[in-house]
Amino acid sequence: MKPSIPQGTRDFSPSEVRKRQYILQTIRTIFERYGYQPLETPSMENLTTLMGKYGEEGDRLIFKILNNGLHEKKDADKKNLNEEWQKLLEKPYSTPVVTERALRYDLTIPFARYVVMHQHELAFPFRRYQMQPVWRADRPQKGRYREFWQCDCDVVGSTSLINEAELLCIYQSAFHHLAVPQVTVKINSRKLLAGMAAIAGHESQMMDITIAIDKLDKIGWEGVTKELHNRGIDAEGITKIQNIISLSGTNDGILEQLAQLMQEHQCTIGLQGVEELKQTLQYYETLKSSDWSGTIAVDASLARGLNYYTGIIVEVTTAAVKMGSIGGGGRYDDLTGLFGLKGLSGVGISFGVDRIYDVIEELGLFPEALESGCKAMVVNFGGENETYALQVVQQLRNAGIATELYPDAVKFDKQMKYAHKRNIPFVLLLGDEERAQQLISIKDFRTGTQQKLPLAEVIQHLSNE
RNA sequence: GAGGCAUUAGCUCAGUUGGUUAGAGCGUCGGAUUGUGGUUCCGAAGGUCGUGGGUUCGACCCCCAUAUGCCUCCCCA
Repeated sequence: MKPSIPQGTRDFSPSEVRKRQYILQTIRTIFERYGYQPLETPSMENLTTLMGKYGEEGDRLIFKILNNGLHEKKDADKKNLNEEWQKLLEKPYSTPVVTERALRYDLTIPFARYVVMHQHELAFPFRRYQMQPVWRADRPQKGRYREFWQCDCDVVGSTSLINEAELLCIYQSAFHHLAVPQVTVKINSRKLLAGMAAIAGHESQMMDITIAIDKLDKIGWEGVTKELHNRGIDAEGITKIQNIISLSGTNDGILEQLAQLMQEHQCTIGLQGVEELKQTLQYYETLKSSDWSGTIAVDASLARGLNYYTGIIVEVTTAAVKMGSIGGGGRYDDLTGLFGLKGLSGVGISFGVDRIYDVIEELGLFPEALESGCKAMVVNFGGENETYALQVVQQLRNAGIATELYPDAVKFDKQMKYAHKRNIPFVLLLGDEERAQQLISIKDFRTGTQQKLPLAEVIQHLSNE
């Protein structure tokens, strides 16, 4: 049979896994440094945990898992099975007889579920980070898969804006360590968006307005105007919205203008949004490190799709590569309320690992050392030389040097080609001559140079590389 | 969920207005070269032309269905 993998999934080859691990490890270190703790949740959740949390579109995209043990069902259930199967083909495809579990759709809802279930053993504020794959029954496109990794970092149980400011620091620090250039973290507040909707005279349509202006980058102001009109916003309202989101200047300047506008309209929630942004940026100024090159930019047009956000929202982009956002997040006031735990505010951010990978790859910024995990290969000359080589290779490993011995005493040429293809930087030769002299010939593949050294010096040489 | 394009060797792609044995480059393998890789030269292997139907004397080519990839919309990461 012809081998294949399911639609929208990918194999990750050794070098790709190395590169992704490098990204995850870099981010993990930063998370830990800010006191966040690792959490993992099951690949599958009960369907009832997930349904209704991601909107109508989301429900459709949840990967349902067929119940196992169907043969153990009662006869009454079996009779219904055909009917249930028919229903399965209809929206929203969920019938308990056929499916009662589903694959994880994101990391946020399982996190909320976890917090509610473990509320009595957790110390609040609870900070956790989570890096796991998620699944969506979406139609695959470029940069869109049915299985992909998410990398989230959230804190619940604190309303302090210090959390927001620290998360901004985590972004800046992580991208600094990954050497991603020209990073901008756009920041806005849902409260400001709510204020804007009120000023436009369409307070109840904040979501419609949000969805429309979220597309500004993509379809331009003309497209947004059309979209707003289609969503029932009148011309006067549209003008007012445009006035607000087209504000530009320094962060302080924009916030000052916004404060004035909100003041004129006596918009309490909008003013609150401005105050929160000011406070967050003030904390950030105190926390920030001088070697971070990224910037923070107040952007009144930033909207973000997810509808559970209620406060500050952020989104990360890099101007170095033409690419959508590489991270985003925000505050949600009542996420755990869905599971019966009210009044627990949280704020979190997410790293778009796949896109970050693409950015770093495109800019050629992955460290060279990731290319091969193995530092040296010992050529196999067979016979007594092989025995000697086995001893040497193990001593190198014990000294912490990743080494492999070519397992077969095949033609020299073939062994060299293998080492070259594997990107192994050093080749060690232990033949009759070297064995007699108790020396090792070490060849640097990158320069083509070769020298004969005692084992101790070889170990030192390789350790210093 | 809607519309469009594509699928030929391991990879990137030619190809025939439907007509006997389907081609190239790269890669792979073997040899020149059994202690020196990237270069060079010689040779070889490798394809039921995505899958299943249909039209036809005859289909890689035309029609239908289906799978997968990509693009636009929707939505989003």
